[in-house]
Amino acid sequence: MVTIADVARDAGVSASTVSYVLSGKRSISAETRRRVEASIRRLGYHPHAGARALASSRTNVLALVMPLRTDIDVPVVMRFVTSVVTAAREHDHDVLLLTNDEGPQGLRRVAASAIADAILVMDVEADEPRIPVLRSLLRPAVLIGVPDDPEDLSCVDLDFHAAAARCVHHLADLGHTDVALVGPSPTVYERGTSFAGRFLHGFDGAVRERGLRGGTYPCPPSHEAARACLDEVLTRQPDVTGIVVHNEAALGTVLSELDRRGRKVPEDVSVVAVCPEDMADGFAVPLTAVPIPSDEVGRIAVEMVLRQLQGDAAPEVRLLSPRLREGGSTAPRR
Amino acid sequence: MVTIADVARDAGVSASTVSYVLSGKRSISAETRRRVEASIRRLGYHPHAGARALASSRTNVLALVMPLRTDIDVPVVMRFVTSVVTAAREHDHDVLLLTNDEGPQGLRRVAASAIADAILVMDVEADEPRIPVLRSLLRPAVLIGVPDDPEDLSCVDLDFHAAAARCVHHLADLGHTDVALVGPSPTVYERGTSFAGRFLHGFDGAVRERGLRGGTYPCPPSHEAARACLDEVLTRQPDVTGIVVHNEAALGTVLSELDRRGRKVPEDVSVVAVCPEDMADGFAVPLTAVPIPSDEVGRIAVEMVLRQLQGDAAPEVRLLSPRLREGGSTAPRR
DNA sequence: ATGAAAGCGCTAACAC
DNA sequence: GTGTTAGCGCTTTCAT
Repeated sequence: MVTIADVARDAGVSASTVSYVLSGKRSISAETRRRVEASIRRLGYHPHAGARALASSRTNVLALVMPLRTDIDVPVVMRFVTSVVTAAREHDHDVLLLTNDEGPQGLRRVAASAIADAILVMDVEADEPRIPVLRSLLRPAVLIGVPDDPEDLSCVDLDFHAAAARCVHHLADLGHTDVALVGPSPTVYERGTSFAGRFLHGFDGAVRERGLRGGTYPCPPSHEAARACLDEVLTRQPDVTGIVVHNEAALGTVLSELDRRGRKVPEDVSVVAVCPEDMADGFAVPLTAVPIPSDEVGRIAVEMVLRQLQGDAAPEVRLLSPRLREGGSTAPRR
Repeated sequence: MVTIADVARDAGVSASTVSYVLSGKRSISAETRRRVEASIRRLGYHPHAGARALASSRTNVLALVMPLRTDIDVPVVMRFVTSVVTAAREHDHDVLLLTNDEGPQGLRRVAASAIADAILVMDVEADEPRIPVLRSLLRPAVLIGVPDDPEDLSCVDLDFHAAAARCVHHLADLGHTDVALVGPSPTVYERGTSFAGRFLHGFDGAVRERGLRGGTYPCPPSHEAARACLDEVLTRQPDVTGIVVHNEAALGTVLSELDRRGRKVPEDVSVVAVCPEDMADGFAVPLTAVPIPSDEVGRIAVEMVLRQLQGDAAPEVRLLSPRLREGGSTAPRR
């Protein structure tokens, strides 16, 4: 293995000079820097991560806690994961992937063994049970999702409350008065998943505000369940003309089942989706949608946590404003 | 931070004794072990990962290279990822998540900086371009997928060739003579993705062997594309009575579109799915399917690579035999 | 069955 | 602008 001593010898400088060339923490003459960088390249030197972590107490690794759930939309989770990894790499950090099934002990282990500098947490609940552990860790943490009381933890997420309101207002503005929300699985609501509850409240609030008739329908993640769910919508609200689908897995089924029942979109029923933008584009008619900005959320989470590591950062709750992209799945009520 | 010296002092032994209690690399008296373990628990000691890596040149971290593709089925990728993480944790290892977009340089970086002990690679191509780098790394590597020539690298995957044959034989045994394969996206075939090609060959081979009429249809990942793809199947093979769907994203669409066109499953058309087992269960009638054993593949990949790290392991190619689970979506031809 | 001590490769004072 | 040096916390000889 190539060490910093090898590089130093090769470039005719001391090891500390090599270290400083790499870190930029003190000024180096142009000539020295050139020689050192040449040696680094020629020898194919990469600093030993463990040695660096030991000496500097910085690992340049972020831990990301991923849910193992199958009731939330897996592709959306995956987008968060990839955007976190991509953003981390852009800032010269790597990502250690943890699952939730180790429990709080896993978080303690990661923090105490100094295997990562900070922790990012997904699948946040309204009454988030991991908050006490995270606060006790003395390492920065950022939640992807917003609990009811984040205390002094930083959070970032789409403003799902506002997103729901945006969907309802769009439908109301088009003249719809009887609207439905096809939401995530009942199990997602039951465990108090933050984004689901916030969306639901936003929906109910806007429905009331605009004086609409509105129903909400949790929908388990299977084709059969989605079909049954739509049946229930049409039974309980036979005159429904606006449906908000906040459930990626159910989206395709809802649309094809509406079609099968002879309800044309958007002539008879307007549909607003809450999903990744490219998913909304995958239909014959691109859907009217509030896109979930996974890339931006992941990037911001990484940047927030790095800023905290750098020292200059107060905890903050960052709610991204929803954007409604009009597509061909909504139209004025006939 | 709690160090090994703190534990040693607390237990009244030397640091090396604590180390040996932890590693089990030499025998310790019952009494000493008890005292040391008590101190470890009481102080909440966790070995410093960097120090350990520096001293032992073992990190207990596995790197997993994940594709960023959107044309392969994301939930399936995610299942591999979670099964690798879970299996790794069961063997006291963590997982560092890499994406492909750093290229070979990323693999070199990870290996040279000793941030991980071994590398697992997903999304393998038939003519896998990363093989030379991986071989040059002097670290164990395991491919999840099987290239045409793995050289001395270990691989593990479902035997997709046999899986396709299994599907065709099942349909042929039921009397079907006109069969179709709805496969992954054209882009997946174009870049020579290993599993797609192996499945396609298996399908073609079995169709020929059984003297059937058979067509193959790559299907891009959108609802609209899936609908168009089914149209093409029914146009080119109007008498088709058996369809193999090797494309999770298209599965729901294919079934609902068949229904919409008045072709009953399984009375008019038999459908065999190749997908995670619980996905096949999510339909009104559980589908006949060859399940993709993601959990097993991930677990085996981890175990193979750990065995290589331990020293006792020859490279091996492990193809898991497909299992066909009969469900309600296939029936004898009328 | 246990201890003492020599590094592992790097960073960051401290010197000049 | 650069070199010297003292650790960082652990594992693993070598001793006993």
